Amino acid sequence: MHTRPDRKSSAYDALTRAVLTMELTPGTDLDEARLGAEYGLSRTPMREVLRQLAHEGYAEARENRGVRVAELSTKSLRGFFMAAPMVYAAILQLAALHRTSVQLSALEAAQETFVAALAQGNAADRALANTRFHALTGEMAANPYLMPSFSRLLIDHARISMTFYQPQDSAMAENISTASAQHYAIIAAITARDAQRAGQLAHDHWQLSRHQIERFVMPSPLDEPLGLPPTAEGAS
Amino acid sequence: MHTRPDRKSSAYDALTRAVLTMELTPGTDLDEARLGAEYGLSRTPMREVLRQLAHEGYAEARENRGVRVAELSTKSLRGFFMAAPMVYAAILQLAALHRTSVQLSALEAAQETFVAALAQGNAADRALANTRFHALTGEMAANPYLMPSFSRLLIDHARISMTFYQPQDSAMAENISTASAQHYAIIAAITARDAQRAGQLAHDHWQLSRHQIERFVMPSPLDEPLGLPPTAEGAS
DNA sequence: CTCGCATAGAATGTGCACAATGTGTATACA
DNA sequence: TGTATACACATTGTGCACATTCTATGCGAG
Repeated sequence: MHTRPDRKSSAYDALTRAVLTMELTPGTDLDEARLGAEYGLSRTPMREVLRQLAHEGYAEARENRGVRVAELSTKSLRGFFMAAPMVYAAILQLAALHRTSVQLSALEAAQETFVAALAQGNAADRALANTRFHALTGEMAANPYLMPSFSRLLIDHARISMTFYQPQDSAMAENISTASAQHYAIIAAITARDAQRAGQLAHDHWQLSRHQIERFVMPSPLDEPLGLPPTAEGAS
Repeated sequence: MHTRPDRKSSAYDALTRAVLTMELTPGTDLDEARLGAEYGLSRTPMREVLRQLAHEGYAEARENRGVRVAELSTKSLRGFFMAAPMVYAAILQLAALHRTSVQLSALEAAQETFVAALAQGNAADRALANTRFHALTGEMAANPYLMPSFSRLLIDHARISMTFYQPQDSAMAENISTASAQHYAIIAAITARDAQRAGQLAHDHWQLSRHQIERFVMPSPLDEPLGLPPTAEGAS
């Protein structure tokens, strides 16, 4: 049996990756014909991929006006902060209840990848590995009613992280190391089928991420005045 | 400006209606060519509609094997009961916070339709009107991260209701009348922007629906023995 | 100079034909 | 008689051409 190209999947993978890492910035037009040519498939299947991306929250489709990468506005950020802690806690609790040992192995492997990305990867690799880790907890939860919201949250969580975690400072490095430690704790709780602890860890993990984001959205104000040219005081 | 046919929308509406009312039973095959011919559009746009239904939870798509109406198994029921109360409460709280007066008018109109369906409609009309009422609260909540899960819950809530509410007894009539009263209370809470009360009402409304479903899943056992032919006791 | 309208270009939407895949049945063999 | 295999049919996947809709540019009127 030959490994068929499966160009649709590779197009899907490449585009989702590019969206998650903000390589494709919000609002970017996704042209059917151009992308179809790029990935070696005709407009019809390319169209289907783009529609799927739109349904899953990677992109937005407008009638007769094509598909573009989903926006990431301040308004949607507010909704994100409201929904995320609730859904994350629910998913991790269900993951602890429903996980299989096979899924557990996959989660441990994903954590290894994440740790490797922390050691030597760039921001994009870290974000992707982290997203994969949490996506696996979503699979464990195996709840088709929560999954679509969880997936959307993961998409924008990755994108928000890529936006705000770019600068490299020591506080961030420490936070990321804490996040990795929390991942191990999450694995332990899920292994023990301890739903309550998993929920608590979801809360902690979210708080860490939230504070990290808030620090970059609202940095500590500068003490020194900016080096602006002196204004003619009193004169208009 | 002429009212163009917009056959895609009408196909979408007809199919979603049929799924919600269980006119199309879970597992039914949705043939691209047949449905395309039925609604007067060719396979390509029909395909797009079916894919959309699959993404939204009305149906399930299998590679190279077409789309069929989403299953409604005991396993998925369990997930439904876990996710619904949490998401419903969240949606109604957000609806109270974010609603506009225009949306409020639409909600009141939907409740009038629901009351009318109670008075003279059949079970399908009631379920559809009820679904529309709650869908409008979802629009009010205006949270793109919770919306996809909420929509899926509404789909299967309607389908479960259609499954279990078929028999007509006085207890059910009373329950439905209570549900309608709760709708009015929900409107009042949303009007007052009282998020906490809206959350409480979501809880109550869910409990009512849950008990209604449980009563039909696990009816009170029969007191009288069945009229079976007498067995030859002692003999093999 | 601004605004409105017409027109040309580009992109999406649709229809149809062909290719690839999955399924069911009939037949041959054990 | 049971099973495996090959073939025929049905259905989905893909490519391409045409229709429709949007957008941008330029022209003319106010």
